[in-house]
Amino acid sequence: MSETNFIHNIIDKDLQTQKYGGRVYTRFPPEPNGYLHIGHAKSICLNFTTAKKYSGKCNLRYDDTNPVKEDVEYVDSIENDVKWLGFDWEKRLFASDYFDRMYECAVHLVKKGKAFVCDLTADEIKEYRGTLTQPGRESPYRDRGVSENLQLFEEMKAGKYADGEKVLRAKIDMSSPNINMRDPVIYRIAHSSHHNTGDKWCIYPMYDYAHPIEDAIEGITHSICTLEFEDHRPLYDWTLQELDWPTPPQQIEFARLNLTNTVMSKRYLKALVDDKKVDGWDDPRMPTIAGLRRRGYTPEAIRDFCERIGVSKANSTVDVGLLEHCVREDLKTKVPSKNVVFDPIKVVITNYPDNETEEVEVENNKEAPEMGNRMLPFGRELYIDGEDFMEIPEKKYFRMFPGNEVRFKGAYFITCNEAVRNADGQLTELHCSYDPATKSGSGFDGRKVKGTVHWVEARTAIPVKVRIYDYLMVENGQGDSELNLDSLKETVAYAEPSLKDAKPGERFQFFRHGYYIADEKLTAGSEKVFNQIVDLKSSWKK
RNA sequence: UGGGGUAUCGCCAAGCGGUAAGGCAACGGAUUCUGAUUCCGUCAUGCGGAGGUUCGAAUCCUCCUACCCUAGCCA
Repeated sequence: MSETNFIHNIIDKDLQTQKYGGRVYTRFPPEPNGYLHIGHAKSICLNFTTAKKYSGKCNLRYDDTNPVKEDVEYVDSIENDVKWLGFDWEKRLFASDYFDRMYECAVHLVKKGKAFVCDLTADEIKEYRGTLTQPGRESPYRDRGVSENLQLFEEMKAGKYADGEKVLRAKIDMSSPNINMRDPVIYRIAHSSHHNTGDKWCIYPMYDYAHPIEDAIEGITHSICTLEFEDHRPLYDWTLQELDWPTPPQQIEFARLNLTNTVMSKRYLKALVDDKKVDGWDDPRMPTIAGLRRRGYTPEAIRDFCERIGVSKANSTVDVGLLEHCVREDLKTKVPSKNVVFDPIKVVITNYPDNETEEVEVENNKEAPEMGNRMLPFGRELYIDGEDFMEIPEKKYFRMFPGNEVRFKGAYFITCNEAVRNADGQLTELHCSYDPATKSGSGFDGRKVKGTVHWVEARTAIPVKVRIYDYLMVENGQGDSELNLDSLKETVAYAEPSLKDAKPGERFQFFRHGYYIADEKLTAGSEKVFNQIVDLKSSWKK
């Protein structure tokens, strides 16, 4: 995290007062009901780096208290994603492993007269709860005796009742202005098999009741969650207090991440997957960790991003441009640059000997000289990028146009002499000439050119498939965002021969075009498919 | 309408009574065999508004306004 944030301030005070004897223990508690996304990454980074900052520990805990929504399939993906982000947990735990303990605690509350079995239906409970402005009414079952409650609760556990027939409720205050305190349900019946505990249980604890106990059992000191749980904190505290927990953990809330042009709702993301609008949870357009990974984002970039956005309690929407800045920054000195030509235009160097080629030397990464150089075949016929030629140049355009001389990266100064068209008026090729004296590396400084153009040699170039992404969500001009169904464009480009050896997952800078990664699913054998990670910033707009 | 929160540059965000950090974006200009990178420079007499306390307020007090969360047997 950035130097410091409000959570650090709280921890610093706790350290001073010896509230937890100098300990700092956090946890990342996802429910295994879906894939992790960039928003989770913020929480992951926050929890793990906070623990590290204070030489504390952080658990990865699955908050799996609702069997009907959870699946073992998600457990592995979550673990994999957290690891990939670069974090290692103190313990990998399941809230469901505490079900026995939670049950005992519930019995304890019943015995204290702080919980009761309620026979009201869900609708009735809702009706009794009151509204935001009106207090609730007490359940007619609220004053059942302890022994009756004990027996009923045990029968619930034993499977005597159907789903929804009974619940265990905390006995707090039906007139509380905080609706969460109006005798909240803490156990419900669900005859559903659980991914971890199987059919051992048919009653399951509710989040508000379970979470504080999970934290307390693990010795968590600072339970960091998102803003919407602020109203639940009194219940969190109530639970631990009634259980007489010594030095209970404290819940601290922060604002969840929102990103411009990005869908962050798990429900919406799942719909995109289910409706086949995207390839799956790891579609490179998805803001999931899996999607970002396949898209080519690095863990370093994501961690850097999470550090830069900071942590506060103010609802905010971070510009996705910052995320993009972070990958560019990370990839800048890490990946080699390659000549790849989009929308190719054939170039014939008319004064270059036919049937002859030579090798020219180019840097692998100008920002990282230690990456060395490589040789590129150069010959009479080449391809250049479609956007590197303009028959009638706009002002300030200094790439190829008739009569202009430019530098072919790593090779020679080339002058465009003629744009050749066929009978239909279609541009077929450019006739150019080169100046042998201007060879790259020769030290020639007789004159200068304003433009440098990249190219590939025609006979040795290889076709590659390139996938360029736009945002999944776009502004519709009315201040709202809507789904962008044209967010993927595929095109075939010509690449220098070395890209033949690109391995799935390998990243490159396509000269002047941005950063790309060989798709780990689509790249196989000679067929190379590249995902655009992010483009290069450019001050020149065509 | 109850309760709980939040308001500092276009977007994030420090600041915790001593006279507005930083990042992203933007805009100038220099260098450049990527119009990239790098580099220099510009970018809040102002901290949601109005009062008040103080020698001094983004920071304290009062009132007001806007927005977010909240009435699951979800988490």
